[in-house]
Amino acid sequence: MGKQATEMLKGTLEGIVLAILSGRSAYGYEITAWLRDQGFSDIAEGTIYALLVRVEQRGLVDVEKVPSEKGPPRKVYSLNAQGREYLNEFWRTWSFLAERLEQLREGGG
Amino acid sequence: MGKQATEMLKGTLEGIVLAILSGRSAYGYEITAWLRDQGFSDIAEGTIYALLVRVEQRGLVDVEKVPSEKGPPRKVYSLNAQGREYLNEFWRTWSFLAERLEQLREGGG
DNA sequence: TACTGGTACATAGCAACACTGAGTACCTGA
DNA sequence: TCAGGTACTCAGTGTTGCTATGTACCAGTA
Repeated sequence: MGKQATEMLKGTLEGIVLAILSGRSAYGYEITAWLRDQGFSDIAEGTIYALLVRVEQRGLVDVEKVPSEKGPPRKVYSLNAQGREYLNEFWRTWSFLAERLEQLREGGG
Repeated sequence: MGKQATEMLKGTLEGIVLAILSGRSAYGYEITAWLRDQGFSDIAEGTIYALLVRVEQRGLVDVEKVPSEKGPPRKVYSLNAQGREYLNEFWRTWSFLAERLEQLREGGG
């Protein structure tokens, strides 16, 4: 992934994280590791933590502190009702964008 | 399109405009009008002009000033070789992102 | 004991980008 | 003369992801 990805991730990364949380609860370190596993090799740890703070402040997720066997306590996030609504809106916006881009790619402009 | 679109467009809008230019030459006002026609209702004129200045400075497009019958002269942009290369890279990054998101949407996380 | 390394989170400063809002300039038609 | 469509420009703002650094907990090992 190159420099273009950095800008393209803006706005999208938030949706990605919320989509992950829609399937199961997770904590920051876990999400970062999962993303890297999926090929998002350049995603910085700090980015995910900052993102999680933002979505928490907006009331899209619930948080629970859970002790870990291997280090400091984990902050486990789960998507709440408001977050699900926001995620639906995200998918609508994404679909719109993806459709337009697919048309552009096929039509060549 | 809501507020989420603003952030999601970052990085993507550039690819969209370059994709348009890969099919045919165009000028700013025309591109803005076309995008609005395609449903990108909130895209500000200033945004497109600023974007065009950026891609020009990076050497991705060639510019030609053409007189208009209806107003000030048009700055007609066309994609050059370097721009095509950059656009290919854009499509690769986009494909990567789109695949991951499609998986997430289906899998639910 | 001291040190390394994995786990887990936090944050200040930076760069890039889209938006807002205002402005300039050309031309036509009422 | 003035409104309105065409066409481009630019300063200032907010959001976002990245960089770099720091804190803290724990296990294994030399």
